[in-house]
Amino acid sequence: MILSESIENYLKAIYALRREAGKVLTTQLAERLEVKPASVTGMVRKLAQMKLVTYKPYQGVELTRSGQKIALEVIRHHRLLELYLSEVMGLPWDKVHIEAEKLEHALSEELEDRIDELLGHPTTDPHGSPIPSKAGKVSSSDSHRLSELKQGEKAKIAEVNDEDAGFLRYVGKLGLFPGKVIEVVNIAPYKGPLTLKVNENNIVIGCEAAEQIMVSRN
Amino acid sequence: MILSESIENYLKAIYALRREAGKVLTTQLAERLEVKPASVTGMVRKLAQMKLVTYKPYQGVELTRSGQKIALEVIRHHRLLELYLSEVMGLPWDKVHIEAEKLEHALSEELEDRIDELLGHPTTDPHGSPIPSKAGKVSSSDSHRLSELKQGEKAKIAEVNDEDAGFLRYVGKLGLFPGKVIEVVNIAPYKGPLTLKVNENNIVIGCEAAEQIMVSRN
DNA sequence: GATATTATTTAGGCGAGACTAAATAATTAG
DNA sequence: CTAATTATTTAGTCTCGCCTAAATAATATC
Repeated sequence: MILSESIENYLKAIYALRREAGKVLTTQLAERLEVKPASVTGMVRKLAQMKLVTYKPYQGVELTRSGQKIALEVIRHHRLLELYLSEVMGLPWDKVHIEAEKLEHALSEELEDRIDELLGHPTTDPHGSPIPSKAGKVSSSDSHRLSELKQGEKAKIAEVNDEDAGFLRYVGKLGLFPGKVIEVVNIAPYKGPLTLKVNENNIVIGCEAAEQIMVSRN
Repeated sequence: MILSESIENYLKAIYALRREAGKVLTTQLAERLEVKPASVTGMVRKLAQMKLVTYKPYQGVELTRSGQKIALEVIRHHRLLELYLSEVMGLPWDKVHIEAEKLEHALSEELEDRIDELLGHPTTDPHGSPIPSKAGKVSSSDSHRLSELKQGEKAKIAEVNDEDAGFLRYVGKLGLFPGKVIEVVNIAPYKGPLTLKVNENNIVIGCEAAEQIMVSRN
């Protein structure tokens, strides 16, 4: 299974888009990978030939079983690294994503196992995303967007979008880490900001930000 | 300073060959990089154009000041990683080289600094090779090959060639780690094996192996 | 239902970094 | 000193993964 970094990134992106948007279309994939759509067409045809995806022109891409397996392996690498960098090496949580993005492709199976062991076989990364098991199982929690909660509801922060370091610094400053329990004190109308109680303090957060935070209603 | 992995490897190899052989010739470089000589010619011309090496056809390659600076940065990455993998992550010393070889190119400055700090600003890697300072200084010890010692001499193991994992397992099993003090009990004639006293035990080691081990006479 | 817009694919190219085969330069042997 | 050998370079290709420009398919608008 000697796959290029580029291929690994395509598979990872396809997996993520599938979860986020249901369908995986050329243009979205191109945008996420910061590549032109024409390039995506080419690569996707190649992946299809390698039996890693199924692909019908104009219809979208879908991972095959083996494609998904590889995607999950890469994601496992990524999230284990994130957690290791954060927990063991003390990197701030807004920086681990970008570091892991580079290291994940260079991580051997052996080192992966060692990290897993040193961390005590963890199940979520520092942003609350589940770490796929070695066998490719992903624990799915039934979480919702924070923006969907109603006034007065309490919930636990489950997961924070980790792709924007600035956003992570922001929500970190507000104390909104995975595991924290929050209460919706107020929701301003017309897609207005939410007032939340966290750590006995009230904080205000825009609804766009609230869409990037997943919570579970316990 | 956005250099390809390939370029970093060329610079590292040129640096190493320069130390080992004095001159850096196309064919040797090709052999070390596991590439054909014709490919080396092409890349070396490119490096010369980038002012990272000076290059006169048929004469050999030499690192410029900036080329050497980069080579030392890569080597610093490599050796810090080796030590980290060995000391902190508990990887056996015959495996750290190959892991570091992949990770070194993906290591950020920030993570490099963190590793350096966590290790307490170390000066040598697990095989005894000096770790270049951030500024590009390499501490050079006046060490000799173990094979050059005379009967009865005592010396301290300074450095062991780390490129062959099997060799490392072998000398590790014999207890010949950097820092260990040894005494030459006997040298068999005609390039015969050496008998050494290590840890109060006598061991026997071939002269080829003894050439791969550097010692300092205290 | 025709047209404008948007999404996708095709065609042709480019730079990196390798390769092979052939040419040339340097070195060694007779 | 000349011939044979070895080292190096040149010339031309290849694959990978991207690009642009143009063509085509799908979708939305009137």
